[in-house]
Amino acid sequence: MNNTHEENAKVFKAFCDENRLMILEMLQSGEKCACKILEKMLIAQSTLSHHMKILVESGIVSARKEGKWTHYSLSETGTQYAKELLIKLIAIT
Amino acid sequence: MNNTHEENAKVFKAFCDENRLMILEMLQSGEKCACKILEKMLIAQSTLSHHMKILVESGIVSARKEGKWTHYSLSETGTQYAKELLIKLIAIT
DNA sequence: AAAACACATTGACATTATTAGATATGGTTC
DNA sequence: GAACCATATCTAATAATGTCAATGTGTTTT
Repeated sequence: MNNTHEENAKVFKAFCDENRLMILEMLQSGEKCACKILEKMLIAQSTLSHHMKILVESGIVSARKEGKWTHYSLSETGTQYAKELLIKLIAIT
Repeated sequence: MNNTHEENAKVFKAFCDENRLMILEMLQSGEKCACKILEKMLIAQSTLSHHMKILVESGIVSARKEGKWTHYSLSETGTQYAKELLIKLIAIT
């Protein structure tokens, strides 16, 4: 839990884009495949793929491949990590 | 608490930069004036001013002017807002 | 009131991020 | 195996952000 500010900033970058926030909201109701997410957004498929990569690499979202589909879901450990990181950063000592 | 994704993304942008994370950490131990913060960072004065503006506009930090000094501190309401926003975004429904 | 100080703003530039079209990959269906 | 489907990657354009030097503004000091 004691990483560099650069690494920590990366975690929050997952939350820095409005499209990614929309994606996160969709995932709150459970695992979704990329095509389902894409349906509800006004972005190109390649753009979605880019955002999913950022979300997965930040640890907030996890991906599960099944045949030709990729299913995405909120990562319990990733989201808790982000939450604790934020709480730590704003705690008054 | 129900704003647009664009506005919400703006809140998290406060946490997206490593220099801003350093500044937030410094403010955890209490109010600091800009000159004190600048002392401990390897950035130009104008760059600090830029980051402080982003932090204040995001609501996370509040500014208090006193003579020629500006004192910055973590905003209780702003930080709690960010925390609740993040918790809301990762809650599984 | 002149000089010094603390901070903000402006303008320019470099870096990074977002975006989409085109193409690649790997799985499925016929 | 040919055609199709879902997704990823590559490339290139555009937009956004971070940075600093120079300058502006308001305050304090001398």
